[in-house]
Amino acid sequence: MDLRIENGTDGKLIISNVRDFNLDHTFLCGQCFRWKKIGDNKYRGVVKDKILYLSNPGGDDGSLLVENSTREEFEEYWMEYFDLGTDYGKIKDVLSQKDPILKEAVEFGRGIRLLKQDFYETMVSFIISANNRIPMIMRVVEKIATTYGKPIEYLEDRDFSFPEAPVLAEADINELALCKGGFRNKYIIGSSALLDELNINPGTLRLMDTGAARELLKKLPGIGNKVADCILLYSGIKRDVFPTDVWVKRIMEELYLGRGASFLQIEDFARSYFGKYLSYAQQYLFYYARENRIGT
DNA sequence: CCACAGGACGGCT
DNA sequence: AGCCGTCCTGTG
Repeated sequence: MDLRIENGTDGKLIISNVRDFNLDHTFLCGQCFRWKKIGDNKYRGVVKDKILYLSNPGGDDGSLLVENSTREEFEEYWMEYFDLGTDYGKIKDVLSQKDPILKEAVEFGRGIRLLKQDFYETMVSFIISANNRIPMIMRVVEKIATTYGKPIEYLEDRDFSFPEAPVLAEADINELALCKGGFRNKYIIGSSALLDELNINPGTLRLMDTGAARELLKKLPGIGNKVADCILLYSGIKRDVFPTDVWVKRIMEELYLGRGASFLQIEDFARSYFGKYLSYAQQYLFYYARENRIGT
């Protein structure tokens, strides 16, 4: 993708030649919790210490308008965050050729991009996701940020960054409970406290093979197979995982394996059938199954 | 009031 | 190894 980055007259950046980027599908497909729609093809997100505004008035292919980033920062950080170096056209082609329903799922979720998000925020978010629904996860993450994060601002807009691990590691469990994480509060505190001790960070995880990285994350309380895979995938550390929640299980049973398939069977099948695009297939299937309530 | 949704964990076999 | 009750919160 030959992206061109220019400064617009109104202080926004204009990124041209962007392909396969649908803001709705990317931000609503369940991978992130702090992006909100503020207009047609327009979103506001809180990432690290910034409030970023993104729009693509022309749709999935065309120009991206970015507010509150310099050109240098876009090249250094946001290119990677939005995975703009990956050719999703190729991925969609390969997966579409596998079978007709996958083709339909890929078409349904066209323009999804797998974001490479902050590791710690992703870890906490997906600990919260256990036995929980997306609107609730968003509410709890938001509440944790307003309670424990630092104030950030852009013009008249104000918000809060997500706190760093030592802050939540030291949090009082009764105070954290006000953020409505329920039985997961002790996991948030416990996992935050163990990161240093077990030397768990994106650098160490990236160097390990995927299976070992997953097992290491599972040493943290509140993290099982599914949450570990989500953390590895959505923080951009691994792309050969297949997070299997109820929706993915349902659609895999419906499409390929029949009722009663075990999680291990699903993972084995997915690895051999989807090959190198395993994680992308998971995202298209999850979004398709959930939005269409497949299997319910 | 009750039923239900949604993964990790621990106790059981 | 696999099965299953329990954990919290919000919604219908």
